[in-house]
Amino acid sequence: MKKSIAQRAQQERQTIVEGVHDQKRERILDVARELFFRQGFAGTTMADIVEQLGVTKPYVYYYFPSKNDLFETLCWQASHACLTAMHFDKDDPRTAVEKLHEGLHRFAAANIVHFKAGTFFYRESGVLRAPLQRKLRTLARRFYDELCELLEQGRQDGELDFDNTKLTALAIGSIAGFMYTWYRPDGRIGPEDMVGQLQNILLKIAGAKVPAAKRKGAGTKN
Amino acid sequence: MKKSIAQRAQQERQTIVEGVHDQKRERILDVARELFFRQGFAGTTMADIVEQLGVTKPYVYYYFPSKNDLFETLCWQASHACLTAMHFDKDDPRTAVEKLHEGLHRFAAANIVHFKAGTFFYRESGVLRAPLQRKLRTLARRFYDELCELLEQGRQDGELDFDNTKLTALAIGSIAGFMYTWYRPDGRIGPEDMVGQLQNILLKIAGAKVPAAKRKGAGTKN
DNA sequence: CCTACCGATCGGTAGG
DNA sequence: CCTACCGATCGGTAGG
Repeated sequence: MKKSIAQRAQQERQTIVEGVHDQKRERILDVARELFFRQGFAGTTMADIVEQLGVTKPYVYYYFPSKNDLFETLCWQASHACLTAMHFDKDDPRTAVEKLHEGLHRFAAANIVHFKAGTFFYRESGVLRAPLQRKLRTLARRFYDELCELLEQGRQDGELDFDNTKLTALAIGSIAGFMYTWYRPDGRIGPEDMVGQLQNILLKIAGAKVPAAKRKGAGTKN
Repeated sequence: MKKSIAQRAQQERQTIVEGVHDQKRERILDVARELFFRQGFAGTTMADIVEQLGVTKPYVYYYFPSKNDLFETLCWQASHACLTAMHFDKDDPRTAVEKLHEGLHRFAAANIVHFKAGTFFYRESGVLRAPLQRKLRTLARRFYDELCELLEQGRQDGELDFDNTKLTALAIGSIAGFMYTWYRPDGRIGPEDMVGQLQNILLKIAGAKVPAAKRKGAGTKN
């Protein structure tokens, strides 16, 4: 059944309204992310957020039921992106090291993109309510399980060299997790470059053989 | 001039009083450290602390002028211990790599001992007032400067292998700095063991040649 | 060193 | 009568 012109126009208006709604929601999230990042959850008041936005509190409360939900939304978005980086299809035909290469690249990239909200989970897990905390802990456990599995398989293949598996995985996670203290997008090393450099350091912790082509000055040294 | 018996006794009483004073102060710091670690600065109320201590608020305020001072005392103790680990005398005769070995061991050990308050500086720098923030930033800068110098000298000596110096130093700092999220003293790996394992990972990031004697299964491999 | 409080500021919501 | 808001103020609680 064909839609009438009136119906189409109505639907279009609806889409625009939804777009505006989402835009306003996103702007709130942007401001909140920045403030929570700089001042922490408890150190940021709703008054701070609405002041920065140039709106009133009910404006924000129309889009989010509470300060806590605002924080949890940001936390989930970022942590989900970072912690699913090491996930691969069961029937992915590649070797463990090939998958590790791609996984660590995705992990580094996700942490660069989400470096502000990416560590809310670690820094302020006390703020998160039990359900989200459980979901995130499950996600984190799976991330480390998958990473550990790739590490051990790669070592069996003779492609990796490290001592304690769990500790190696934690060291890899630590570098990404602590990045928020020093990485800035407008710093000396740009985001794209940083992803590659981080990936290399993470691979080094796993004791991966660095491809000759990727070595600095390879072939021209002495 | 000899002290009278009365003077000696007075001095002794004074010493005991000071000892008790310090003990009470330490107990407050212990409880506060634990709570700040678990709940963050703003998430911890003075009521939480006094309840845990079984005292009243004025009791704590007799020993510390403010909640902020309590936090800053803990922060300074821990960060100072961790960030001076890479300091050596100007006329220390050892090679850069020898110093790096010891420095990273000290750094790992300090971070293990102070793992609770060691990251207050990074996690909640917004809480610290300007003077302490400056002192700590200076300390951190010197730590990284000294670390970078050792790294570059070691590389020149042909003993180390890494790409970007600053990023390598930051990666080393990151592992220690993020440790608080996963290290627990009663975990599978004990404190002494953990220091050695951490040190090895940090040396690996710097691209140090691992002494054959330290390699797992060295000499018996194949 | 406690009981009893204070000025201020918090997250969240009322009516229109 | 709906939505998307505003000015004003709520009940509770923070540090001191």
